[in-house]
Amino acid sequence: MYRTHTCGELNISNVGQNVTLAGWVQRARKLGGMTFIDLRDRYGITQLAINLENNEALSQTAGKLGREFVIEVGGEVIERSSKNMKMPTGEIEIKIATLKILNASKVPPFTIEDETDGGEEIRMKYRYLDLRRNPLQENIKLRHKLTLETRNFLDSREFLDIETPYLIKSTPEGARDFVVPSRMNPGEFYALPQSPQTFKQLLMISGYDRYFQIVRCFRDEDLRADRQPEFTQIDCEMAFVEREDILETFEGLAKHLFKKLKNIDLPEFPRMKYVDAMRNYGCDKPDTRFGMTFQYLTELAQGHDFKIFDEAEAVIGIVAKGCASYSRKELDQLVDFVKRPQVGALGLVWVKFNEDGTVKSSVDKFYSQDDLKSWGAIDNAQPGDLMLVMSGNEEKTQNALNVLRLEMGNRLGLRSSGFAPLWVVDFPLLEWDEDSQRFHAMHHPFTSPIPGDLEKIETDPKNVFANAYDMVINGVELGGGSIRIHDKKIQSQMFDALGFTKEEAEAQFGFLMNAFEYGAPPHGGIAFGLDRIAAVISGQESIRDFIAFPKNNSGRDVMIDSPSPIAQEQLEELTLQVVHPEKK
RNA sequence: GGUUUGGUAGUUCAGUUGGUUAGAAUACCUGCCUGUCACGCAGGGGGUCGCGAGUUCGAGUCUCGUCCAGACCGCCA
Repeated sequence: MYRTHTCGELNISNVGQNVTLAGWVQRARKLGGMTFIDLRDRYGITQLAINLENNEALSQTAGKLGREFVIEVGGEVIERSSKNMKMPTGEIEIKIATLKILNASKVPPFTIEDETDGGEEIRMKYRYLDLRRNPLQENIKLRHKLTLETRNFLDSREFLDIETPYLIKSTPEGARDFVVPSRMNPGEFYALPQSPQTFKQLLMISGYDRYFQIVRCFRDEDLRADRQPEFTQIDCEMAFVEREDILETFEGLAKHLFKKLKNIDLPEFPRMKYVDAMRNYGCDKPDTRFGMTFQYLTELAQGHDFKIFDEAEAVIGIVAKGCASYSRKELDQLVDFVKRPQVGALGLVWVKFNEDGTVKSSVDKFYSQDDLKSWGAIDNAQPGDLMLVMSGNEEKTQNALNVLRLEMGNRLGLRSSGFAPLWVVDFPLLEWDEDSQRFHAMHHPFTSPIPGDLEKIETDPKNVFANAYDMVINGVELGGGSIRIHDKKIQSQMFDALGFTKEEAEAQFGFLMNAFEYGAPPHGGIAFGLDRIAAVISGQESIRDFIAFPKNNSGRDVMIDSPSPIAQEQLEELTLQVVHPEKK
């Protein structure tokens, strides 16, 4: 037996016991005749005290110890003469009688401490060392609790955990597929699932009326801080339900998770229509922890010979509380911020509502004090506030102003704490894609229109709304879903609208359409990004810190160095030829 | 595919107008130290300045190319 206790559990009540501990050397403080060692495992840190006097062997072994050595020690738990109340085990230490080095360690490339000295790159390369650090261990533990409590909650609601295949069929809809060649079927390929969408619908048809799966999904698209090529979904589907049933159930799941993991009682989730989200926040996943909603100034601003506004489709402003004190330099910074190619705005008009009641703006030439005050009045701007106004094409202006609103939220510290959940509902069913000159399903092609909108699918497709919903917390889309189509005729109509020929629809989704003919119940579902829930619940931005072995920005695992070329024999076996081999 | 920031000691970074032997902190090594807990003190070792070309009497510094990494846009039903 390597240990009788862990490094986190001993305290003053254990004084006098003889114990054996094992773990990693966090730090050795050698004081001459005395050596202190912080011994670490995932449960905590316990101090070891070694008296080097009159014990040649112990003294020799202790001298060899370096950071991250794995050791086994035996000795008595004693009360410290000088206690450290900053640590849970700080009242005791182990008076070492035996010390065994189980394995030595090279000096790690960065310090294994909460505040490590290592940068991203080196820590990714030595991920197994980074994972020893407490902040990462806390994240991994939180993720464990998250999946455990998800299972508990869904199990209590009669959901069945059912696995679906990873080797499935590629379809042109949606994200790019990861593709797997089939040796036994030369020239043919599986695709890894972007989600188990069609399988869970088939399970509904099979009568498993409440399904869930905590499942890996794959999308071959570029990465972001909150996007990995393989990520984990909490994938759910229910039969004999309407939208309300699903929202109620999964609002319950979210509340359950926040309560169990953070002891936070989330409020009732407000519902916001997609069109209102776009109109008021310029975004379909608004961070509603703060206001600063869009104010439409188009009518007020036009007709004053200011050409830019006069020619604009929309003139929209936001009011930043207490920012009238911004210097010229700070305002110029904001102008530069929105002019960056990523935002793409042509300019930014500012209006300062000064403390003395006067108004100063970048468009004073065109507008009187009263004009400008009437702008601010729409959002009850007070002396001391700053209004930021952008104009142009309505959609583009909304997008740009959304970025600016979030930036101002950051600057004013309005986005650093708290949780503001909501449901965004009634998304458009279809969106026009300029590149391919056809409609795309905004959610996916199995989403049903809201009742009554079906008729418009041929006459007015842009104004058909979907029976779809997203759960948004703090401006992060944590999950989304819809009531599905369960009628073959409607599904065919949908594929028509998306520009599929009958043959294409049959080839790609014939199995689902056929299944619809054998008693498909009404059904709907939702899928959550588990990695994102973990990040949001911890108040962090990047999901990488909640995945044990994530990929970097270019989809590489720098630790195992993948992807990598494969042997010529493997290629031949798969009847594959690499046309443009990498330089490596 | 694009925009942008960066790459200098094991690590995190500084490095002025192009100019002597490229620095700091930390980590590491050695010695001293019996109550430390970011121990302390003294000393020491450690550099292909990402790579390649160019400009120059002279390049960490300027130019071009290239590789790598981060953030973002496109993309992500």
